[in-house]
Amino acid sequence: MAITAPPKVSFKAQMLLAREDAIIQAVNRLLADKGFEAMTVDQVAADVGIAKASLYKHFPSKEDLAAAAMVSVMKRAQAFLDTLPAEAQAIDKLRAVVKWTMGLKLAGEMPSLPSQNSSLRTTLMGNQAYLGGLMDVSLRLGAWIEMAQASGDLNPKLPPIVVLYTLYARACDPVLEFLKMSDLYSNEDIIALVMSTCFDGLNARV
Amino acid sequence: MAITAPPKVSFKAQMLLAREDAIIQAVNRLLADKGFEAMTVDQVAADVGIAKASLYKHFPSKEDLAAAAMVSVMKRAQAFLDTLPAEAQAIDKLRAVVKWTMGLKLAGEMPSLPSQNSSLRTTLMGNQAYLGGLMDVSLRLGAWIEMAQASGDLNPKLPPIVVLYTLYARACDPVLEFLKMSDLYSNEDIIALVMSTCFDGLNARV
DNA sequence: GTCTATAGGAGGATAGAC
DNA sequence: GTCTATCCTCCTATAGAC
Repeated sequence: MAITAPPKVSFKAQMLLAREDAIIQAVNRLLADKGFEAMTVDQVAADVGIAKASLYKHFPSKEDLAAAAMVSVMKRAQAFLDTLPAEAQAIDKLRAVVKWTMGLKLAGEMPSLPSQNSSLRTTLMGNQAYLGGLMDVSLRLGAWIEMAQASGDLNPKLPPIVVLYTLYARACDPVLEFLKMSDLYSNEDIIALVMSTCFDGLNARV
Repeated sequence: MAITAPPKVSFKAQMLLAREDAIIQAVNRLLADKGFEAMTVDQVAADVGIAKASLYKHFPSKEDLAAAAMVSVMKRAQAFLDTLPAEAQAIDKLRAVVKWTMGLKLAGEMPSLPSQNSSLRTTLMGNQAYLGGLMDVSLRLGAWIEMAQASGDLNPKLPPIVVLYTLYARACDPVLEFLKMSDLYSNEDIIALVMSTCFDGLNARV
């Protein structure tokens, strides 16, 4: 391909991408709402407004549907990381990411996957787009974690991997759902409370 | 029943109870290993070593099987609470409970339920034994939480319900599994690390 | 690429003999 | 109460016309 055609994106191709985007959004909603196993392909098709067989022309399996949704949120996360000012303190960037993640979950836009091994894990572990995104995000967060530890903001005794996992876990923290169900607090209150328990801990600070 | 027969427990009845206990243990293991939706009744039957139809003579549905397992762990939790010395500090009792819970999870004995609404939630919400146990545990933990806040151990600004949910959430914390999978730490190390992030938080303490 | 219709199979639950 | 054999529903995935 020494000479390539101009990158013309035909109207048809745009429609295709738009449809795939609609599919991914529907999958994302359903995954956030019911989880992978309870989500059925029929529901996805009905939600998008196309026939189930048409879905399988776009994605070869239910697992690939979910994987596409995961790639999508990973891209959103990367885009969010890009918006954070480079000159900001590492700890502030980390806090912003966690807040953003919890906001996504409270808004019903954070897909929830089975934590146990399953067919989905296999598909996900073979998805380069997902793995690449996850790796990129982890490396950037990891660097900020070490910077925040060096500057005395984060506890330097905690292995960075533990901090990273603890931050990731806020994306599927049942405390968020329970507090939301209790109807005692607004979403902002819930985020503030969980931010406090996460970063400050449960113990009193002297 | 003014005059009751002596509480003789026949041999047959003991065998029955023993079998039901074996069923519950198998369910417990499978729930901890794969979760409710991925657990199949056939696996339970195979694990116990009886026919599936026999299972349904003991428990009317898959949901009731899981509910029985939940009642069982709730009873274990109540029994553990009973072992804590009454004169101990509230904060120490809370810490002991969380450690015990995480040990159970790392040992593969903590059943994991779908966090989303499902048929299981409905069954569980109609199970008086489960609800009663949950209420009892919550009240006892709630009292300790308020005591620990009053004595300056726990952050008094956190609503007790938030503390309670945060402690409960350690029973299904994915950080435990991830750290275990990473094979970097022993179970004791993992518990110590998560205890630290839970009670001390991620921030450095001055 | 979209549809209708259906194959194929997994899994929860039950019938009926013993 | 335990078994074998079976029912029946739901769901993933595909065939084949247009």
